[in-house]
Parts: sequence; C-alpha cells; structure tokens
Amino acid sequence: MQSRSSAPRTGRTGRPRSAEADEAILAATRAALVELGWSGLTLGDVATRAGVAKTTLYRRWAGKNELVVDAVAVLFDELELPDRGSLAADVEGVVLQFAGLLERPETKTALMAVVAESTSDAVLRDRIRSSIVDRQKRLVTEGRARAQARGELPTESDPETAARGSDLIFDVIAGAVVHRCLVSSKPVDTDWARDFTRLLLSGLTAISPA
Amino acid sequence: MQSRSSAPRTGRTGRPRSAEADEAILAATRAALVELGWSGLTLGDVATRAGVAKTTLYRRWAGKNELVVDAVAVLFDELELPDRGSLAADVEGVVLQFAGLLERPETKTALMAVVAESTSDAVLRDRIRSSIVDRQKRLVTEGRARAQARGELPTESDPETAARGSDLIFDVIAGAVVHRCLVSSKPVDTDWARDFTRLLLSGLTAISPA
Amino acid sequence: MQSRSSAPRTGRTGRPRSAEADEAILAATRAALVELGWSGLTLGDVATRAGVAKTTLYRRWAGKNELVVDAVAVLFDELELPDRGSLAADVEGVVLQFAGLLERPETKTALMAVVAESTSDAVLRDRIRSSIVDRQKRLVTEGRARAQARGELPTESDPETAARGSDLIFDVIAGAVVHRCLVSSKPVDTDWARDFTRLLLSGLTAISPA
Amino acid sequence: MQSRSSAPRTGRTGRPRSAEADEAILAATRAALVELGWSGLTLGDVATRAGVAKTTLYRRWAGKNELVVDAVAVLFDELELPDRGSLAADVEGVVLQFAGLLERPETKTALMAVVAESTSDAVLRDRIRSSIVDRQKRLVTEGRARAQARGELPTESDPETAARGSDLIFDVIAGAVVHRCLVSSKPVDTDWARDFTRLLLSGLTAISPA
DNA sequence: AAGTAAACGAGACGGTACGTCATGTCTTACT
DNA sequence: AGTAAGACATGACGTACCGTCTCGTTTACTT
Repeated sequence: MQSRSSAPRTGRTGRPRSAEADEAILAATRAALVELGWSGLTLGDVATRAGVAKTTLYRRWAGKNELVVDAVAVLFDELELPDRGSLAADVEGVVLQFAGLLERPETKTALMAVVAESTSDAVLRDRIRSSIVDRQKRLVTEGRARAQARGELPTESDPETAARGSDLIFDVIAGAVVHRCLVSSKPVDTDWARDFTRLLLSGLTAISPA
Repeated sequence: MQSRSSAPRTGRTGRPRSAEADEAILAATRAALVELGWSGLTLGDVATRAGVAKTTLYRRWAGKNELVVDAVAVLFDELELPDRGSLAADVEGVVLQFAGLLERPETKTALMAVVAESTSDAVLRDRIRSSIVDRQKRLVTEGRARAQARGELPTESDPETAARGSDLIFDVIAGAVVHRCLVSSKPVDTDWARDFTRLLLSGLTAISPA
Repeated sequence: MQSRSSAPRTGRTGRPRSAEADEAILAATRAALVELGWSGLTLGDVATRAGVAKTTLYRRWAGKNELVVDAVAVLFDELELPDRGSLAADVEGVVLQFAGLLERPETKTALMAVVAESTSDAVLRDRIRSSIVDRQKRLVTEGRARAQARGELPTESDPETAARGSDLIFDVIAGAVVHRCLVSSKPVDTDWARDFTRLLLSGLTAISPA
Repeated sequence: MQSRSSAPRTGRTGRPRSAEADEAILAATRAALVELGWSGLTLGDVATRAGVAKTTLYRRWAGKNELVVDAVAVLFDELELPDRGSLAADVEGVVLQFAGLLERPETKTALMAVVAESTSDAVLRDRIRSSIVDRQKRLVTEGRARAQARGELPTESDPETAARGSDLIFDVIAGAVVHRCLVSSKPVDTDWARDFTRLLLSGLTAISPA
C-alpha cells in the first residue's frame, strides 16, 4: 500500500525519479519539524537539508500539507499492540504508546496542523485518513478480537454494528489521549492511563468507588 | 472577564482606543476564517475587512494566533447545560451542542490550528487554556454535581480526586467529539451521541449487549 | 522634466517614498551593469547592492527594462556641444563624445539590449525615445543652427523640412557611431571621426580625392 | 559556407547526426523569435517546436546566442545588389532591401539582442562578425566597384585606404538604417531612402538647396 | 479655549518564503 | 554513438504577507 505523491510514473521513458531523494526529503521534513515546528518549516529549507532542489520536491508533493502527512505517517506505523494478558493492560499499553508518539515534537506539531488544514481541504482530509487514521484502527480491532477470545468482551455478530463500535472506541481512545496531550497539555502517565482505562472499561458510574 | 491583548491602558492621556474597532476586528476575523480558512487568513485582509489600519490591529494583538484565539473564544461561551433530567440526557445534550459548535467553519478551522501552534508556544498555550478550555470545564463540574444530587453518581469527598476525575471526563468527552468531527470527519448525530453516552456511562464491557 | 517610474504619487497620505532609495537603486543598477552586463544583471542583486528590498524596487519600476532605461538615461545628458568654431570641428567633437559614452560598459551593454527588447514592447519603445533618444536631438538642432549662423549651411525656411533633415542627420551620425562601436567593434578614434565628418559634409563623391 | 556549431563530425562511428534536425531547429528558432521575441524565447520551447530533444540542441550549439546568430544569419544572405544603372539607384535599392529585412520581427528582435550580448562576449562578437556583418560588406565593395566602372566614383589605388573607405560607408549605411528602424522607430520608405542617398552622395552642405 | 498625547488611516519599508520557470547536465532505454 | 524523454541542481523570477516605520490627521482628556 503506497501513499506516494501525485503520479508515481506516467510513461516509461526518461530519467527515473531518484528513490533516495524521496526518503531524504521525508527525513529532512521530520528533522525540520523538530527544529522549527510546523509554521517555521519551509519547503526551501527542507530541500536544502535533503540536498535536493526545490523543484524535485514540488515534482513529488503538491505542498507543505501533503509532504508533512507523508513524513509523519510512517511514524504511526510503529505503534504495536503486544498481548499483555488482559484488556485493561492492552488498553493501558496502547494509550501509553500513543502518548509517547504524541510527545515527539515532529508529531505533536504536525498532526494538529494538518488536521486544521484538512478542515478546508477535502483531498487532504482523505489523504490523512488513508495514510494515518484508518491504518491505526487495526489496533482497536485486534485488541477487541483478543478480548473477545479471552471472554472479556461479548462477540458481536453484526459486522456493521461491530464496525460502528470499533470506530467509537477508536475516537474515544485517540481523542482522549490527543486532547489530554495537546489541548489540556498535561502528561499522559501511568496514573492517567489507569484512570482512563478504568473509565473506558467500566464507565462513569463505576469510577469513583474504586 | 476580558481577554484583551497586551495592555488595555497604560497612561490616561491621549486619544482612547476605539471600542468599535475591537469588535469589528474580531468579527472580521471570524468572517475571514469562514471564507479563507486558517492558512488563508492574513492580518492585512482582516484589517481591510474591519475598515481599520494594520497598525491598529498590531497595537492590540501580537499576531494571528492571539487574534484568532480571542475571535473564537467567545463562541465557546455559548455552550450551556440545560437540565434534561438525567445524566445520560445531559451528556447527550452537551455532546450535540459541542458538535454543533465544531461544525461551524470558523471554529473547526481555527481550533486545531491554534492548538497546533501552541505546541511550540507556551504563552499561546496558556492563552488558549484560560480563554477557551478551562472555561468549559464548568459544564463538566456542573453536570457532575447535578448527577450527584440526583444520586446517579457517588459523591467524591477528596477535592483533588474530584478535580482529577473532572479533568479526565472533560478530556474524554471533548476529545472524542473533536476526534470524531475533525479527524475521522464523520457526523456527530443523535445515534453517535447515544452510543458514546452509553459507553461513557457504562463502559466497554456493557456496550454490546445493549 | 522627470522620467519617474509608474506613478510618482497617487494620494498624499501614507509614508512617503524614500528619495534616497531612488538614486541608490539607479547607481546600483549602473554598477551592476558594469560588472555583470545586461544578461547577468538581476533585480535581486540590484536591490541588495542598493541596500533596499526587492519590493521597493518593484514598487517603482515595472521590470529590468524600465529600470535600466532610467539608470542610463542620465548618462546621455552629459553630452554637450561646445562651440569649436566650425561645423566640421563640432561634428568631430560630438562624434568623439558620443563614442566615449558608448565605450563605457554600462551604456554599451544596456543600450542595445533595451532597444532589442523595445522591438516587441511599445511602451518601452516610447520610454526609450522620450528618456534618451529625443533628448539628444538638441545636439543636432543646436549644431545646425550654429552652422547656419556661421553661413556654413543654408537656412531652411519650412519647419517640417527642417525637422526631417535634423532627424536624418541624427540617424546618420548616431547610427554610424553605434554601428562602428558595437557592431563592427572597431574604435572611433580621431582618424575615423575625421573621415566620417568629411563624408558627412561633402558626400561620397568627394571623399577619395582628399 | 558553414555556420555549423562546435564540430561537424569528429569521429566516424555511431549514429550519424540527423541533417533534418539542424534545419528544423533553426526554423523553429525563427518561428519562436517571431512569436515570443528574444527574451521570451527558450531553448526548451525551440526543442519542442522542432520535435527534438533538448540534448540534441545543446550538442550542436553552446546556447541561445549562438543558436540565434545561426538562425538569422541565413536571412541576411538574401540581400542582393541588382544593377539599377546608377550609384544613387543602387544605394536606394540596398537601403530599402536592408530595411525590409529589418522589418521582419525575427531579425529586428534578434539582431540588437545578440549585439547587446556580444558586448560582453568576445567569441560571440567574432561569430556575429563572421556570420553576418562581414558577409554583407560585399554589397559595398560590389556597388563601389560598379560606380567606379561607371565613372561615378574615383578609383582608389591604395588597397588599405580603399578598405577603410568601404568600412566607413558600410557603417554609415547600415548604421543609419538600423538607427532609423529600431531606435527612432520610423519607417524607411522611398522618401527617406532618397533623402538619405542624397546626403550620402553629396554631403550635408548640399542637401537643403536641392 | 488651548495644549498635549496617544490613537488613527494610509502606505512605504526591509525581509522572507512562495511556487514557477529556464538553464544546462544527467540518466535511462531505444535506435 | 546518437536519440527522445524527462529528472536533476541551480538560481532568478515576480508576488504576497510579515511586522515595523513614518507620515499627517483626529480625538479625547487635561490645564
């Protein structure tokens, strides 16, 4: 599955595009994001860092938004869901992993910015969804299946209902972590992860007495 | 309570600042956000729309970020929490209200953008928190107190634990709605609000059988 | 008489244009022409040399052509026609003076270039004519009047015929010197000036026997 | 007669150069000059028009200047000097012919431009001289010889003096026509040609009374 | 009523980045 | 080896905004 820019190859003649350039540009983009943040990042600077001409960059990506999406998308693929033996432990694990990813300056500054831009750019919105968001739903479906196998969660027969449930769980987990990190700007530590997990599993009515 | 820019008034002599200009600028900012989005918004354009000189604008706000925070902050104060008789109904109500706010183009494009900028700007972060975020926590504390009065939720004696709980609930509700709206870009309708409320109140283990 | 750029002043409000900037830019343009020649001259470089922003330059001139015309026009005003006592001496004098001007690298490289561009740009053509060419016709009319006063040339009663004659003489003198200098690229020395003057005054049929 | 670029043929192996490509490129260059003028002409566009790769073009010419010199040089070879029976008629004829050539957009825009470039490029200067200028001196020497045979002009015994005279006449005729056409931008019609010829043959002192 | 001090509109200023274009070189596969 | 196609590094282009500045003007509070 490829998230390459506009058109990978049209014809077969002519000098082929440099494969090294692609990775150099994405790495330079991440480095620039760390140093300069989203609004300080310029495509000219990225090109210089990558040892590449600005034209090469514009030949592959339409602009800053698209480039950054591709540059950070790969980081999200690092997320894993090791089996920790229980649903609660799995949720805590993924929450902490996701928070760790959001603490990295390149993701923290880039993610909200591209989401903001995507509110007025449908193409970008699709790109974000296909390159970043949808790919991480695997964590939810996998964790849920595991919990069902353990008997911690009931099996859902209707596939559509199952999908709606997964979407909801995904929005709640990802949304809560993002909001805690970036909006409330408070740390996602083990205490918070435990509190959150308890709320998620047992609901509001059960949190206080515990 | 005012979130005026740098210094409202230092001396007492000289021509006083125009009060109309302030509101004209904020209204122009919101209008420009709707038409152009965050990245298309320029301060020169805002000044023109407001019928004001650029200098007047810079005399009051330090830059685009600060201006937009002030311009959208007031919109969040519209949120209310009418008593609907039960905790579930109150949660559903606030979720739908919040979602309605996020559907408006000026908030949707502005909120994520300033949050993104705030990741590398502590002053802006504080401004967002004091002008927008913290002021809406009243909805959580109010709703919670009401539920406790109804006996739907246990009373929390330790005030620190109570605050931690409110923060968590706030991050979960606001985060889930924002994520659903802006990242997953799917509608927050009554169905979703009901599903989310059930999850929030009863927890994961209880959602499917219902 | 001013050959200022587009619009000298439209309104009376706002910060007035820097008068120093104008002269600094024209001087920088001449210096850059000497060092780099026409095709090597860039507006960015001129701006840097003049200690001025590129925008300031574009605010005053529409492009390279217009700027260079203004920059070299003033040099042509240095030409004078001191009375040397006879028509032949006056012609020789002005030929050598004009040749001296054309030897300067800033004029030599600029003049032909802007003339070349003017072949496909009517506005530029008029600008060249009014800023440079027509202003030097004074040399011809003055020299001719002086010769008529001396009795070396017959007086022309019809003003239109007189104008046609002056135009012709101007084209022949200026054209010959320019062609000798820039196309044939041979020196315009006193020998050549004497030969040319004899041809101009007495015609082809008389040159060889002398 | 060869105005080929770098080297016609060095080795004998490999695929031979396409002979058609050469003429296609020169024709495309002339067409592009007409449409776009000197500064609008690009080598990439010429290559496209000629149905040729840019590489092919660069293999044969060093750059825009050289290419254009070759493209327009051939046009100047069209000039002829039919015997019209008298020196005055011959001069008038060649003046009108030359003016007709200079009215063509490809020559008008190209000639001055390459001359301008040649002021800072000695190699180009030589190329222009050998490809264009010197080849047209034949018109002067031929016309002069014809006039001498008719007895209209005295015979010049010293060959060096004769050459100096021809150079001078050439500069005066060519210079005057070029200046009239391109600098004064007024038409070279039969009236002007007659006036100019009378001045050239009889000199200043004789023009008015006629 | 006159004086004073700051805010006001207008717009020029030095900068920086933009996204495009042309140059001249190169790499590939084909002839 | 010559070719068409097209990617490449380089660097100028002309534009748009930035945030600051310099004007001349307006508007309130002082004396």
